[in-house]
Amino acid sequence: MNSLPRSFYARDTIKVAKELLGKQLVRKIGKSRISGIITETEAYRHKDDPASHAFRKKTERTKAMFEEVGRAYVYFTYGMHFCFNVVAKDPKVDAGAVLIRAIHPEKGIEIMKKNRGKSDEKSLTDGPAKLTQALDISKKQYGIDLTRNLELFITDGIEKPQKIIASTRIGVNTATDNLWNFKIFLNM
DNA sequence: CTTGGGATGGTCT
DNA sequence: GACCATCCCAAGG
Repeated sequence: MNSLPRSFYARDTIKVAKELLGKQLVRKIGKSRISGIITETEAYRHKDDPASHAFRKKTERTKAMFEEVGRAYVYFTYGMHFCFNVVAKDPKVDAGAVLIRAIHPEKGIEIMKKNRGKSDEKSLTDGPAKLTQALDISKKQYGIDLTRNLELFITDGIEKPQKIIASTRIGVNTATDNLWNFKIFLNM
């Protein structure tokens, strides 16, 4: 299983957000491996998107959104949580990223439970801050390259999902006409 | 099952 | 000095 190529991320952020659904997110920690299928994403763009961290200007915190696609943008929020994004944007645009909001756990479930301090499998990775906790993602992963099969990367997962649900983005109160939250339901 | 409040700190105004 | 792309638990139906 090889990582998705850089070119996958060098397209419109919304298109990438949709196509990331059903892909596999892999986290390697030492000899162990954690993985899951991406089930919910959100697109955040640039000047046309007031809800985006990149809307105002490039800062120390948000600089990753303006830099190379296919890398991680991790930020800290609500005083206790990290959120994991993948930088993705059309080459014509200056900034953009896809927030990974939820995954369906596959491998390494015991490690995730340990990292979370919880044993309820249903709620291991069904929120943006939960999945970073389960996969042990923090500021240390800021800017790392997701196309190189190293500690964190994304590969092909399941077949292309049939039905994608588009909604308004969670916790965002501007640009509510933009249905840029995307999710799938795995039939299992 | 749903609801409400508390925890907690980096970042920008 | 307020804002947040949040989560968790306890309490109430």
